[in-house]
Amino acid sequence: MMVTINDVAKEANVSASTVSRVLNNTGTISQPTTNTVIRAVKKLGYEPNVLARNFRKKRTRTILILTPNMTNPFYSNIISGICDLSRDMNYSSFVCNTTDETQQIKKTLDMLYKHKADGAILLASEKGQHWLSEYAEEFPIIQCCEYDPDLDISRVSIDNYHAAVETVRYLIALGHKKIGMISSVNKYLSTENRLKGYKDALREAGLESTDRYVAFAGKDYNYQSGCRAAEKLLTQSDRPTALFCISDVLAIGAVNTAKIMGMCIPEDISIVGFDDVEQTSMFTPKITTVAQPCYSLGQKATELLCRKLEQNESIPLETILPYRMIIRDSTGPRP
Amino acid sequence: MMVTINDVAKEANVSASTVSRVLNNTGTISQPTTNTVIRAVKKLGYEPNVLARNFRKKRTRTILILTPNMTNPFYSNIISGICDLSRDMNYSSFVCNTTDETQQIKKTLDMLYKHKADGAILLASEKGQHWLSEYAEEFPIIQCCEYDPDLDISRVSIDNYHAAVETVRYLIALGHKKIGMISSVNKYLSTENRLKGYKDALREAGLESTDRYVAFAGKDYNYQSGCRAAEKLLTQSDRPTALFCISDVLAIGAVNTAKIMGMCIPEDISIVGFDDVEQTSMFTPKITTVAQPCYSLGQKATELLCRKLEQNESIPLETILPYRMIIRDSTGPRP
DNA sequence: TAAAAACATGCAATCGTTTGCATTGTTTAT
DNA sequence: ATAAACAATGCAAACGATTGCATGTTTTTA
Repeated sequence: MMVTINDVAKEANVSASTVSRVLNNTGTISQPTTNTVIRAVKKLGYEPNVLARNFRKKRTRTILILTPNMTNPFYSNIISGICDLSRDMNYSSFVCNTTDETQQIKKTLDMLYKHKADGAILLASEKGQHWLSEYAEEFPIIQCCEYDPDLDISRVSIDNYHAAVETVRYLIALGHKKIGMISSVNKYLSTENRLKGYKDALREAGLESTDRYVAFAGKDYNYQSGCRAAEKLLTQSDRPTALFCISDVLAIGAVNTAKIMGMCIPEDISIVGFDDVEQTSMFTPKITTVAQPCYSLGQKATELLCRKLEQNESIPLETILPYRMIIRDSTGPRP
Repeated sequence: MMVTINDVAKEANVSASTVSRVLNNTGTISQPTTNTVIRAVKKLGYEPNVLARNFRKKRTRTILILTPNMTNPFYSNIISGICDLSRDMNYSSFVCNTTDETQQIKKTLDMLYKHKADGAILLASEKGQHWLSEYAEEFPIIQCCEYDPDLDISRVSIDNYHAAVETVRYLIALGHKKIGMISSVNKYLSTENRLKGYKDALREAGLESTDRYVAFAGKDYNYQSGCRAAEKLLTQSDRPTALFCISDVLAIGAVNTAKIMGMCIPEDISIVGFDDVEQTSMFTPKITTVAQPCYSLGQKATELLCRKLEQNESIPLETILPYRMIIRDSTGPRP
């Protein structure tokens, strides 16, 4: 029923080892023999048994994708990039929701030890997870988007600091002087860097940076907590005329809250998001935002991981992809 | 380095077969021996080598998930259900974007033949794909949400026909007489059934059902084509006062288009979506919609597939899960 | 032209589990 | 009391591919 390497060997009048060498391009096989083998393979429609091969080579050709929540469009776009490229590279990819819980993450990564996967891509490592190194020492791991800068684990990301600086400079150029920010209570490096960029850009322009203008949403950037944060900022008598939000969903929350409070956007207040998920352009007004190249980030991470897996090539510690400001309708000159 | 079954056997003073039998609950092993073996397993921290086991058993414990596009939140919610449950059942799941292209689907399903996966869940089989049966005869396959009723392949879905009927009845109860529909040009059964339900509900109420009130968006339900379809319907002099859209994204497009045309929702026009993706409640007005239990649909499909895989149990051809109408702010009495 | 190097191939072990068959006691049924 | 059935275990052969080592042949080198 199933054609094995021995059937091919018999058909081609050579040994199984020869067939194996032809198929794997290992060892030295003469051209005539190679041809004979290839002909036999074609004739019998032979496909190497992946299970046997994996077993022998102790490799699964599977990569793990750890995400807090694949339902979040930001992550699903990255995952899409990973899945598509890994498929092309003949790898399977296994998506795991971890809800950012250490227990879940460890349990998932333990699949590496159990020979269920060869490597992993982490979409959102929080800072301070020193124990990650233990896995990274034994297995190839890539951090995508979020990473701990203190760990010696490869990462691919954008320059969050400068993205924030550029965004705030843009708001300043529009004449805004009272610029607020909606951040989050999570432990992601991007969050930290965007906050730093925001403050530095203000300082650079000689503007005060006050805690009254910074609010923190929940760690999962959810819509409701964006609304609450916006409310907190906008109910102040001396309220900001512009808001920089660290995610689009938060920005949408802020826009809705501002609307409910009777403001017009962008006439009364400018609001900027981050990520450029699809919703931003389905929303009215269309949200000005900083686009992350999600799909490419996923692809790049995959490419690096595969290179590491295939040739144990040493890969760069840090890969930075370009972000892009997209100016839409939610920002305008200072009222 | 790696602890094998032989190490355990030695430690427990039994043969490898005995250890294997204890671990797999096969054959007849006495209680004392079982205990000794279990103790040895614990002591050595033995974990069976998945690769060897898969090889021997000719199984991968991997399931394929075929989706047109995992970036679509409707699908990503289903996939989430599949991934989570399959992980709990000790299966890996492999998500593949197929963009609904036959070539891609076949190529992906061929992984079954190549022993890269044991079974598959299809999230969106179009009607008329008879060749699916060839795969289904050899491997367990479940159709989730969309399915071809003529094929003898298990499916889990909601009752789209009655969901549509109920929705249109609701609009009629609000007093609407001119009710339009935004459908799509795809070949999904759900699309067909929702259209049928729409027409039947109108007829039942003695209302005319005219082609002028039905517009077709692109096959991927994308926002832009929703806008265009809405425009087509609403520029008629005798335009509908209510719109039933077969997806939330289309409904959002319709709402935006209506707004641009100067209408108020729901005062001037009522609009209903379908699926209940997260965006519906982030949008103003919040969209009235029919909720599909996406996560549960994914879980159910997984449960059935696993049952089939594990015990070759015969599973029901059809499983229907309940939908739920969610009335929000985009619908109101006839103007 | 002899020795060394390179090439081409086959043999057989190996990867770690599972499982059919054989073996040895121990019950049970007649 | 004896055959038949069963329980508990071990032996060794798979599963299908890869690979170190051995062997024979050709080519290169000095």
